[in-house]
Amino acid sequence: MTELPTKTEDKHKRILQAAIKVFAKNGFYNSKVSEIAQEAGVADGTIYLYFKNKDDILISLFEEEMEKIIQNMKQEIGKEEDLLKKLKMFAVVQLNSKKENPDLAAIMEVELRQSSKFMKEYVNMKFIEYLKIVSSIIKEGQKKGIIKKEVDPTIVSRAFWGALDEVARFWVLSPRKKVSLSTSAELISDIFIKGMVEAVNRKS
Amino acid sequence: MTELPTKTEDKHKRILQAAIKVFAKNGFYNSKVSEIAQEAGVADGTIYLYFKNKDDILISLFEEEMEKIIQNMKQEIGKEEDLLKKLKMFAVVQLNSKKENPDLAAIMEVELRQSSKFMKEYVNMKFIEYLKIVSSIIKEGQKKGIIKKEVDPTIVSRAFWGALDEVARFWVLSPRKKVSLSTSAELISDIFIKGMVEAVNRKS
Amino acid sequence: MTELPTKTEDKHKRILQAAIKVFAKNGFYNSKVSEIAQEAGVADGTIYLYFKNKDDILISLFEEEMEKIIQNMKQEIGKEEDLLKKLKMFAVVQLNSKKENPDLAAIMEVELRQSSKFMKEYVNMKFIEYLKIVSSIIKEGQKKGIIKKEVDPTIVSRAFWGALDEVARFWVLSPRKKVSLSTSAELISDIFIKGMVEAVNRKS
Amino acid sequence: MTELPTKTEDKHKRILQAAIKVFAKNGFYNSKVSEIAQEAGVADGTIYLYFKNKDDILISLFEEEMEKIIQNMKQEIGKEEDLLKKLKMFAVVQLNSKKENPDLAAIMEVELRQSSKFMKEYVNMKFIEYLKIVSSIIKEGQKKGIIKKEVDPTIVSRAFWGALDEVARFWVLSPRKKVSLSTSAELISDIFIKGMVEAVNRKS
DNA sequence: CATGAATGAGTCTTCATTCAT
DNA sequence: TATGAATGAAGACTCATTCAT
Repeated sequence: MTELPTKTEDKHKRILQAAIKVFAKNGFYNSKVSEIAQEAGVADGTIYLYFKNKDDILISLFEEEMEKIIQNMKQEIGKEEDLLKKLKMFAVVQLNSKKENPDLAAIMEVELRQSSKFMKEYVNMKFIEYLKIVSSIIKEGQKKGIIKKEVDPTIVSRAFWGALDEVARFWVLSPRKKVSLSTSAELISDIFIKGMVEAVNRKS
Repeated sequence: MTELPTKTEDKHKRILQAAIKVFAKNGFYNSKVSEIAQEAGVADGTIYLYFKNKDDILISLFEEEMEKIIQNMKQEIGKEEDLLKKLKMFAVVQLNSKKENPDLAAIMEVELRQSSKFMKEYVNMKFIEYLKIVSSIIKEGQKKGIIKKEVDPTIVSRAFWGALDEVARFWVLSPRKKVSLSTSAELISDIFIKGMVEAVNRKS
Repeated sequence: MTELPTKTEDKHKRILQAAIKVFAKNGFYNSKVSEIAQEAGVADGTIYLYFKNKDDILISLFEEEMEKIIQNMKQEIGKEEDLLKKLKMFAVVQLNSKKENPDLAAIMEVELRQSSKFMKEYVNMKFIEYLKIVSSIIKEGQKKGIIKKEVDPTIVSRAFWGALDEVARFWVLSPRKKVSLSTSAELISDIFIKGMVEAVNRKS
Repeated sequence: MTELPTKTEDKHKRILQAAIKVFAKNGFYNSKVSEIAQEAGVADGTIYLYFKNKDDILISLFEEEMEKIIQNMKQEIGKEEDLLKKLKMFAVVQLNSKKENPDLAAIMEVELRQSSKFMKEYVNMKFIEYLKIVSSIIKEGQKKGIIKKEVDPTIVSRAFWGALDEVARFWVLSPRKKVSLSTSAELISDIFIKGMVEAVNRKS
């Protein structure tokens, strides 16, 4: 049903996959284009048929992967009806994606925060779109009277993401994973949910 | 009583201050040693009388600044008796430090997450020490029955820090600061506190 | 009677014409084979079906164009009987060719003087043939007692050509052409003619 | 009396001298910066302490050498009183400079005609200054009634220079120098002088 | 201690050329 | 023949580090 990837698409993908691996291992600045080429099984020059330059590899990587992540998240969240469960689901999916694609996660972690000119613009756009998934849940919760009005959705969506990101980072770094990722996801989302809900609701 | 800084100490400091400025502006890998030297008003070679190499500048920067940050935080927190207020204070101090020393904060943000070999070891040690300030508050809270036992202090201290760090990052990036840092600090800490406290306590 | 150009001849020509345009614009070393291909409307690889390599394009260009130029010059000169008028005609034709085919002229100007190994040999042969048109006129003039015997035909043919070439170059570069090319041609040839004729002749 | 060159001046000169040698041998585009460095006895990187980039070496070379050539020519010409002898002297000096500094001459020959953006501007300025030496002699000759008014000084100065340049080029290329440079100089200048002088003067 | 000129290893990038289709 | 994707050698340039002064 799905078309077979053409040779060209294939090579594009292969280079990007190689880049993810290499960037994750060495960081962007310590990665050599030639290493990516080798990892991808192409000649150095071939890279430049698919990407403008080294920077462009990183940018493309974000463009394409962030889009996938956002779409995937929206789909997973969509399955839930309950707003609070949506938040919990968000936490679970985000943490799991780290487990399933740790190389990509490692890159995002660092490069998202790099202040390099070129990143700032594009990445932020996509990142903001991602965060909007959370903030719109919160806003809806506020409309429905479930979540306190004093909560600033923008701030809290940032905080929620930051908390999850850091917990995931810790999990990846920890040699022995004492606490499971899903337990952590539940813990964090419970705290945020409980912290945000209307006190009145809870009395009943 | 405190000795006046010798010329040497002075130059060491000047280089470090210059490095903070330069690293914050360009990121570590796009910063040139010669630019740090110029900013510090010393010759390129002089840098190497005080630091082993470029990496060492960054490491020293962490060593010295993290220590200050930790000591400062401990002192500020110490003024508070109430455990929950301690947490709030933690948030306030962390966010304020971003405002007061944005260059240093910008560096920490990124470099803390760089996977460079040399960082991992040292930085993590200091960072863990910093996080322990939070986790020990939580542990004490649990001992006193204020905070739920199900909460894993290690995980939550990470999450708390991650949330604050991200909110601070957002604040720095936002052109017009709609929400004040202290409001954000309160918002985040309230959520975490409310989210962690024993339900029983709240009924009364 | 003349055969229509086959597809092959056509493509060969198109590539050469494209090369003239591209070399003239960028100079040989700053021209890319791919740009010539594009200009010619063929694939990069096609170039190599007609030419051994990039150098060979330039060489072929000289071979073919120089031959045309020489034949054309001989024909034009042949119309004149008077030796001195032949010289004047040479000047006119040479300068006009610059006007009519400035791209080719621009290439000749520079590449004729490039010391690249491969050029030296072939180009010089053709170039010498071209100069012989002038030197044989001079020799004949000397035989007939019109031109001074002290004049070295080889040297003067060079000088004559060099003078014309530089004047043409100036004309091309000048934004507003104050002096017409034909006036210049006359001026230069007059000087050379007057400068070379036997003084005795002029007394009568 | 003359100050000893400082180390820095020395290295600057050495690189330029090396560049003249290397450019003359291979042409600009076939010359490697590393070859210049080696020839100059410095490290590759050192080149970039004295010149912005490879282009800048060529530009500097023109700037400095053209200036010397112009000054030298003016001085030599200045020794002569007679206008026509000045022209002859110009020819002699120009041709001799080719003999004395053939490498530099070879570079000028080609690069002066290269259309590279950067050259056009600067070089032309200096080159025009050089040609003005000739054209002002001609103008003065016209004022004094020695040289025909119909002669366009700008055009003829170009032609004169072009003639000399080509003769010199021929001389350098010729394996056995049948005709001496000074003879050629005299021949060319005689032709131009005779070709430009007022006919009336010659009758007496 | 301080300097800053010099070093040269290291890398991105280009582009002529090839070759499977 | 024609294509154009792929190759990989080559070279300009940078910059951390050294060391003679």
